[in-house]
Amino acid sequence: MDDLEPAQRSKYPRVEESTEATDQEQVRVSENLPKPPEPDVVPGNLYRTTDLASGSRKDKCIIQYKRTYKNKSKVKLIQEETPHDQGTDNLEGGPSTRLRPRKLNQPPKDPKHVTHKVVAKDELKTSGNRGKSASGIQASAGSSSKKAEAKYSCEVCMMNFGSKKELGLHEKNICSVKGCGKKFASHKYLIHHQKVHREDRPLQCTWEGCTKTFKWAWARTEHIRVHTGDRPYTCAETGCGKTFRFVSDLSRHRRKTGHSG
Amino acid sequence: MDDLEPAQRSKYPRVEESTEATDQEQVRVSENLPKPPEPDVVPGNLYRTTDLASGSRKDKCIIQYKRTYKNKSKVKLIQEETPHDQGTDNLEGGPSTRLRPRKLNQPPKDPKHVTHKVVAKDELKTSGNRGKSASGIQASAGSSSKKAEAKYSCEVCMMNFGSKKELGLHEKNICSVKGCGKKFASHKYLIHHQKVHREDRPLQCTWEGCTKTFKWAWARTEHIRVHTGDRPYTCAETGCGKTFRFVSDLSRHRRKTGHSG
DNA sequence: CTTTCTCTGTTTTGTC
DNA sequence: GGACAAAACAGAGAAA
DNA sequence: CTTTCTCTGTTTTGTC
DNA sequence: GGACAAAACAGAGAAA
Ligand SMILES: [Zn+2]
Ligand SMILES: [Zn+2]
Ligand SMILES: [Zn+2]
Ligand SMILES: [Zn+2]
Ligand SMILES: [Zn+2]
Ligand SMILES: [Zn+2]
Ligand SMILES: [Zn+2]
Ligand SMILES: [Zn+2]
Ligand SMILES: [Zn+2]
Ligand SMILES: [Zn+2]
Ligand SMILES: [Zn+2]
Ligand SMILES: [Zn+2]
Ligand SMILES: [Zn+2]
Ligand SMILES: [Zn+2]
Ligand SMILES: [Zn+2]
Ligand SMILES: [Zn+2]
Repeated sequence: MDDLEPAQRSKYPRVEESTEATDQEQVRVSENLPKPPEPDVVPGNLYRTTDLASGSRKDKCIIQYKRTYKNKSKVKLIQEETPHDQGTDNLEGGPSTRLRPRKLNQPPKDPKHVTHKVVAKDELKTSGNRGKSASGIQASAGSSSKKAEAKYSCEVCMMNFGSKKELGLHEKNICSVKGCGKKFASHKYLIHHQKVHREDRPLQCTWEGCTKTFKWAWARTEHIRVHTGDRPYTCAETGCGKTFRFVSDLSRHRRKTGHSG
Repeated sequence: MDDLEPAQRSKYPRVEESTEATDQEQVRVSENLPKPPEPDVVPGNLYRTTDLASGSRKDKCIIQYKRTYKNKSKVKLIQEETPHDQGTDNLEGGPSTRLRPRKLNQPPKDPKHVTHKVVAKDELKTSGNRGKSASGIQASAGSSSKKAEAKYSCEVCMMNFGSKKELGLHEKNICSVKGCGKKFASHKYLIHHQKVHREDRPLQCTWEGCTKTFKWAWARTEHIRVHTGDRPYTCAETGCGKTFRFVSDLSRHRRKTGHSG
């Protein structure tokens, strides 16, 4: 009843506010946590490396190198320097037209030095991989079928899709919702299945005072029996006569006992 | 504390025991429930039917007819009689070697009469469809990969399957667990995905006194922040600086606001 | 609608 | 450039 | 392990 | 024999 209490929706109690920890300090929760691998190098330092093929050793340090990604940002640049090229700042003179890498939520850690082919600066300007596309089964972008950009349409059910890949999955009876990717035996059910991705639960329990709602008619049909106490399923095995409220429980009984199979 | 109370695990209160209802009476729960369609015929009675093609009317009644199924029981026989053939009991002289239909949990309702081709009794003896197989994507039988009947093996990951169809799905990166049927972009992840079908949760929260367990390392990583209060994600947009405890919330913030996209 | 938090398929990172 | 495993991400989505 | 109950992909049923 | 929608089934699986 104290209206000065700040809104607190968390279902967990919080640890005491640490009076010492600064923003920069990493809070280590427990010694049991798997520690991140300690980077044996930091950018700008020198490192002795071994070439895996020849076995010869070299002194090197961080230098820029290319990395290919699957996403629309095709080239990642990470600062490296050769010990004999420290005067040259490889951030200047960079290609201003290159695609930027995907925005990261956390800054990348310092990479450990490994034997790697050094990429010439002019080679960095020509970043290829423009043709690469996402490799996931489920939709990665533009999965909205109600947007104005409904460019791809299924001839069978007239559903619209934002990309050719999504329509292709749909035509193979695969749900293109991100994280779903289920394949079905019929196109009709693929449409019906979409209700699992909608939030509405249009069916209601008809029992007085019960507010339960459902997406599937059968779920409601069986739920109502918890109110009535009905046990409509009886094992047909002679001498058994066990009764069940839910069809699945009779099915399991028959499967486990071999009754009236 | 009354030890005469019977064990009651239901989470719902039961309706009062009906003193009138017999075993035969169907308990009708509510008037709002969709009533089953009233059968306008009962077996043995006469019915006036209209042939859909010719429009001519005939008096008929229930007679045996064939029905094809997808499952191992290929032919279903339902009692019908012609009005001029009532003396002949079509249960006698039936083919004793025919496959029985799948055992049903509930007796079938009386079928409504429709215009249907009458099947001769001798035709009933020759029930075909021996070659039909299950059409589902997900496993229908023998999905046990730890049984002795591990006949089909994936050459890539050495997983075993009970049927050729299951192995075929697996080789197309489709999970063959019944009700799953998900298709993935890599074979490696298909193996990793199987943990969602196992009941063990091998990862534990390391916080003193917390008993939460996890299947996925990342879920534990983010969960621990509810104890520490850590909010490691900060929007990089100039002047915004909003912080988040979970990476998904920063991602959504960037998607909705366009910040540092 | 909101915020808090979990699950999981794919992408990115670290290392060789 | 490759491979691979671990970490992180980016949604979907449940709960309040 | 058990029992209770919900969700959902496929099969069966009812009807034309 | 077909088609189609509604009902039912047969698991998986969450919860206690
Ligand atoms: Zn170096
Ligand atoms: Zn379609
Ligand atoms: Zn789906
Ligand atoms: Zn339906
Ligand atoms: Zn109810
Ligand atoms: Zn029994
Ligand atoms: Zn008839
Ligand atoms: Zn395999
Ligand atoms: Zn699966
Ligand atoms: Zn993993
Ligand atoms: Zn915890
Ligand atoms: Zn922001
Ligand atoms: Zn390389
Ligand atoms: Zn919700
Ligand atoms: Zn027919
Ligand atoms: Zn459980």
